[in-house]
Amino acid sequence: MPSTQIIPLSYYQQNDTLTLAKDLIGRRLFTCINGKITGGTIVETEAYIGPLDKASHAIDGRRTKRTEILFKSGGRAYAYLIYGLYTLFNVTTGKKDKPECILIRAIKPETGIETMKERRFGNYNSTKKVISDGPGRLTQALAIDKSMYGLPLNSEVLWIEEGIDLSSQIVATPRVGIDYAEEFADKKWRFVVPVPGT
DNA sequence: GCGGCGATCCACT
DNA sequence: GTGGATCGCCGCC
Repeated sequence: MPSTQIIPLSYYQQNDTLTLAKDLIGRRLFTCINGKITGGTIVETEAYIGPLDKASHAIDGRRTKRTEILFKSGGRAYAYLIYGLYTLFNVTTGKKDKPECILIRAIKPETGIETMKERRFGNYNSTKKVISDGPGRLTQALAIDKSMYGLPLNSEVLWIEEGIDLSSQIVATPRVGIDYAEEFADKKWRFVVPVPGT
């Protein structure tokens, strides 16, 4: 359905990843699975800047089957399983051989809300719970899983549109769940817009 | 309201 | 064999 609003892959390959992590706030992420379009506005991101970043899977240039996609040019999906339960969704960034990416941690649900509720809670009674606030919840709501590993972000099933400017509301904080990353645990590489109802 | 913990997979040591 | 870029539930304050 998309059209001119889709962000071209070249966008992800320029600038630096910290700038892009902030710039992605306010843009709109969509999936189309089995004919059902779901999506919303990105309100929380985190930057992972390998090989220096001790929180990155590509620390020290670590290159494995899992991280391989990070070494290609930016604009693709890096989806992987964590804790044996949840899929986390990242956008790869930068040029070839620059293993950088941005974790998408939350969206404000806007399109296909009923479908997202079904995926998260089943067919009943879900009024109190958040839909896509948190990286594991987000992938469940949008039905993103490891099969999307490597998909370009302008594809028929997964894409990002231009969205709106929320830059004045962005707060920078330390990233979540990476206490082990020593000096990198304190870097304010998480960007979030405080919004209710995600 | 908040802290602790179990669930459950797989890439990497 | 280990431990994680998490979540939701349960128990207690």
